[in-house]
Amino acid sequence: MPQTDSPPPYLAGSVLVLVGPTGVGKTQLALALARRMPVEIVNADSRQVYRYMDIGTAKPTVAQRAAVPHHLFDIRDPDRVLTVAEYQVLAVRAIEGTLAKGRVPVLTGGTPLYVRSIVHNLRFPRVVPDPALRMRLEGDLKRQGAEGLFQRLAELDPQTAATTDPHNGRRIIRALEIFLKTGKSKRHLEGTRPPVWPLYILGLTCPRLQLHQRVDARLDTMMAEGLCAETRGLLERKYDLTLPALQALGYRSLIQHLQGKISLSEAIQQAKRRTHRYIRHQYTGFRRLEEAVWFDVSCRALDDLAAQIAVSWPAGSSLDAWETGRASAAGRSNGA
RNA sequence: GCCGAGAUAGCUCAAUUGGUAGAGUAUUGCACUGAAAAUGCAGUGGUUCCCAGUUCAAGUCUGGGUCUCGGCA
Repeated sequence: MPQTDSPPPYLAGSVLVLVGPTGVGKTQLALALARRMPVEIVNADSRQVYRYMDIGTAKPTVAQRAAVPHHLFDIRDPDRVLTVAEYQVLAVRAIEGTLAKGRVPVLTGGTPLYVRSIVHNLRFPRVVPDPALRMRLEGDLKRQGAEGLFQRLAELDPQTAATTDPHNGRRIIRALEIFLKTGKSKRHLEGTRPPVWPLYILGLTCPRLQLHQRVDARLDTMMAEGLCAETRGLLERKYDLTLPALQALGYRSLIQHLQGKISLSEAIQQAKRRTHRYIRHQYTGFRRLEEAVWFDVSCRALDDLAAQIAVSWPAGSSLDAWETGRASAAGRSNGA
């Protein structure tokens, strides 16, 4: 990954996209930026969109969200699944709204696909998931295995089959779903488009071992802050345990513990391991953002980085009013 | 102290009559467009506790040593 010491020049009306693995300090940097620039934070995290999941998803606190406008946090109950395609619509709306106010949208979050839905402006096949159909195909998958389902896809939609992993049941099911609903190939219903706004993509990184230590310590803190009670609260709401929200890191392991399947220490250990795996997964996702510039947070204070970004944000943009207002305010106080 | 069991990948453990040491997990990477904190694929990693012996060939058999666990004193 290319790393730099200073951000490149900006374009007016840019969206600042802030990516990186969990626990690297994205939220912290976004808040530091908010102290220096008129930003509004747009969530790009597939779990922080759900209510009642605050501690375990490391959601910004209520106080933090009161101090800076935040979008797309707590927008769904855990049993109302948010899909990427829905997310994309909401995120575009939030970004447009922020730009219209002359403020800077900061898209920040750890879900690579959500970020890519904006950065690569993905075109999604307009086929709403059909739970009944998926359940039927799941049954077929169990009976005949991935190979059997893949065979079927290869006959119906050979073009999509050619680029689909024959072992990945979930991807095969989605491809079949699209073909069975539309009669068209998934390959032809999707694509990337240039982004709608100028983007400045900033990646935060950190040596792996150090990152692991940070997220391990963070999980211990979460436990001390009541992650177990929060998980119990979700169980008491009687949600279907297969919901994506309840598969979230930490919650998933603690649910197993609360059901008596594993010990508490096993659950914690498992949650930590899974978080490490997730970090790996996030990196492979974010490496697909070729325009990103990466900053190593172990070499550099987040606050300094925020200061540098704020100073170099473009003149001639709608930020001018804010910048000059701030300068004249400083001038007044100096003169007094 | 005596008796028994054991020591193999970072961890937990497999390995037929002696015949190129494997799996899960960890770790690293990759794929993945309406489930993405999901799903799938792959790579790295070994002085088989140590020493000696038997044998064409030892994780495996023999002897000695070290350490661990359990039982008995």
